[in-house]
Amino acid sequence: MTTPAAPAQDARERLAATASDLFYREGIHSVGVDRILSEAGMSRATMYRHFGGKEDLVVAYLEREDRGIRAQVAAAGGSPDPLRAAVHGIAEDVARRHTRGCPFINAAAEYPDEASAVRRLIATHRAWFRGVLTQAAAGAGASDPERVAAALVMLRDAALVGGYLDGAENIREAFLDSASAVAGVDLA
Amino acid sequence: MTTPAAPAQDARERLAATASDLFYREGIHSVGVDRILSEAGMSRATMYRHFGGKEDLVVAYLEREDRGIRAQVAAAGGSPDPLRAAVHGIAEDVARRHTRGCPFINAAAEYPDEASAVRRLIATHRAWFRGVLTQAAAGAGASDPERVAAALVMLRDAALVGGYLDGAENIREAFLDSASAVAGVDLA
DNA sequence: ATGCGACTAGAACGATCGTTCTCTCACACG
DNA sequence: CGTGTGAGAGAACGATCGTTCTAGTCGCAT
Repeated sequence: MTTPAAPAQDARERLAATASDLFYREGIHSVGVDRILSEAGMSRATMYRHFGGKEDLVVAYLEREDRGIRAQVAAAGGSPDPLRAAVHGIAEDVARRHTRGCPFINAAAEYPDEASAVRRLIATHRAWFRGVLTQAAAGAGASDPERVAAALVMLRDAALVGGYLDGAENIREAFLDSASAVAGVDLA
Repeated sequence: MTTPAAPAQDARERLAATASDLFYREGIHSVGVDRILSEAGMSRATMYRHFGGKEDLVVAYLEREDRGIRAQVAAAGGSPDPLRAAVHGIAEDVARRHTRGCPFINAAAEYPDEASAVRRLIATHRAWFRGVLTQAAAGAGASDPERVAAALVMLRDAALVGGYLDGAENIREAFLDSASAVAGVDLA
């Protein structure tokens, strides 16, 4: 049941999905290429035809995460109260999807060189996210949207880290409280 | 100049210091034993006489960080306004010492198994720190010290992560603002 | 003087790392 | 029908991983 009917694009997608899952759950340097290949049921040669090397798999992993979050943001974008939607979306994400922390923060812990492709991708992602929150805060009528956005970026980082290390159920209330405090409105 | 006059305790200390520096700056799995040994100017046999293996070096690294933070907290403990002292101590720490993020958060990113010695040490450290902040908040007359402490733990995580990824100078104000907001007093 | 403990230097272990290679086979397109 | 091209398994590359071991050296105590 290797589904030989899906020849080209499928292998790449399956590989990226498997690598992403392993990188997130176990860390990047801890996961070897052999592990990814056997888990994806794939041969070495096939992988090196689609990706230049492990580094490219790491980039693909973070790009997938980036796309996922952008899609999530876009889906919540039409909400009548975007700030509340964003905060609850983060809380939900911490509790259900990202229970092992933030993929970008975790990756940055393993990539000290800020000129590396990984770190540049992380910086881009964070800048984009900050911008989105700034717009959401402005749309909600905040007097200083940049300040509110900066605080919310901090709180999202904290919620993901805290959810991982202290348990999502112990973090949810503190996150919603703090977000409400810095936004000046009750977001719970 | 290998200072042959300091025979026993010195080697262990020097080894732990070198390993700690490397683990923090470059990550744990990225740093090999050979690297630590050559940087400490030490032989393999000597290391394995003092430590059971690399894992023990990692534990020693986090124990050193734990001791350092406890000392820092103890030094600020006599302050007339412990909450303010704690918050400014964190801001200073982010800007000067821990510019590569939180050693515990970074280590946790590389250690997914919560039953491991590393993760247990991290959990202990975090529980202790939360307790310290709870007492500080109670001493400052907070109506709900646990809630304030939970929020400040989150904000410290966020400040360390944000200081690393976004730059300490871009985080300081947001951190002090948010801490003031959740504490209900101006802490800047 | 002698032996012991702590250091250094370095070879060597098996394992795993990321990467490259050869060879075979199936399927599609001309 | 012949011929790519892409995917398959797997051997093998050199490098590095963490660890163990042997040999030799130095200082200091008995």
